[in-house]
Amino acid sequence: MISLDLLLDFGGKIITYPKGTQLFREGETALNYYQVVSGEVKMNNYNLDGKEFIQGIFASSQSFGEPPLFADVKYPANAEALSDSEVIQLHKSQFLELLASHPDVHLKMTITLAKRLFYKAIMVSEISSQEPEHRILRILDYLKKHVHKLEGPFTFKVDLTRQQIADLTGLRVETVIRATKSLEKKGELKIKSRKVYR
Amino acid sequence: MISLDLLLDFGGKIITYPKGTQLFREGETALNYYQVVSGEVKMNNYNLDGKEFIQGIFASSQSFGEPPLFADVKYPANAEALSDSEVIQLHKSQFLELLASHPDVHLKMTITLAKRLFYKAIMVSEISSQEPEHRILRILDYLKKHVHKLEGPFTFKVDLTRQQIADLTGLRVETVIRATKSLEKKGELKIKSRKVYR
DNA sequence: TTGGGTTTATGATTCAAATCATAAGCCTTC
DNA sequence: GAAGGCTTATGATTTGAATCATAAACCCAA
Repeated sequence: MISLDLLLDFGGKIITYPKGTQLFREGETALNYYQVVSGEVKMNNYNLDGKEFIQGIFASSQSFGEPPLFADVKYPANAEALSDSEVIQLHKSQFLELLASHPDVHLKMTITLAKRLFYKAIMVSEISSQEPEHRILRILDYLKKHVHKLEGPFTFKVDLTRQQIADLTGLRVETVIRATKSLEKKGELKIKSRKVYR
Repeated sequence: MISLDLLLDFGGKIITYPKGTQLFREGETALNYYQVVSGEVKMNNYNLDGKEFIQGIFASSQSFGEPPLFADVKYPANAEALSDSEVIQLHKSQFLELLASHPDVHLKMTITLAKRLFYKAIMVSEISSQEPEHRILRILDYLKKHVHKLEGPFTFKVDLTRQQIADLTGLRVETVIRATKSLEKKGELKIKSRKVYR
């Protein structure tokens, strides 16, 4: 997260994207740094048979899609506004200038990437493990601890549909529904008026 | 990759690890920057039923295990020497000093993390896709293009056992054996004296 | 060169998640 | 407030990778 003032100083523009708009697509060249001002943006892939995989969901003050700015690769996924969203975007060249002239911001950026890598490392090993209930608990625990910074049992109200949980874990809706019920029975999570608490 | 001279200047030490040695374990606090001088190191997880998942394999001049140095989290995986290996390691504090005083090195580091993130994003979506043959092709293509920088059909001799491919993709050996044979039949890869070429 | 360990190979069987089908609850919005 | 679209729910069936079993090929090391 980079301060809005600084981004505006370097030529950042705030743009509004209605719900459902695509900000960029898998395979495109990265031209901008993006940071959410309001609303929510998801990054996702669709595989051959149309099944969605959600790489991440980004809310206020979070940045996304930076790796290709550094790594000289194409976008590995699409970005789409989950709700009407304001996003500040800054041209790659100006973004790199900003980092060069503000080492502290650069370090913060590196930390952000490192955290994301940590999350992906967990997810990739967990998803490979094949156990639906584990996959679900892991992602919920990650969101609870690292995104929402919550402690204590059932303090985290999961604001995701079963379908979104499925797309984050690579499972199917029905499997998520059955697994969450089973997990509730085991006391691992609570379900109150259809919402999952962890 | 940071130059050896620079690492030594900042107090880096070259340490030899015999094949099979663990450099660090999942859950431990990160204390050092690591870079392979010679040999090979893998990072891996073992899940509950003992199945291995290989996060990555790092060879000469590649660094590994940096994210926790930045992100203030525990290691998400173990590191183990695949062959007798020399590794240069540098204390976290000195590593951070090095980056602070050498912005170009810091940028290179950021690029490394960004590339790894790109790889993980591909793998996590691909692994979630469930199709063994796709998983295998994707990881081979990644290794071919981004690690070994090779072009043209069947120029990449895969120096991995079927078991290692299985551990990288989250599949089982038998499945990898059957899938590679099927892929050979389809002309997607070649098998010469048990070695896979892509 | 022999013997033990790893790697590749292949068939038979099991099993759990995907798929298919159907429906009820709920939540916009027109 | 009715209609239609999401979301959750649940049962029946299919399917393909995991598992189990066994063996051949290869590779070292003693």
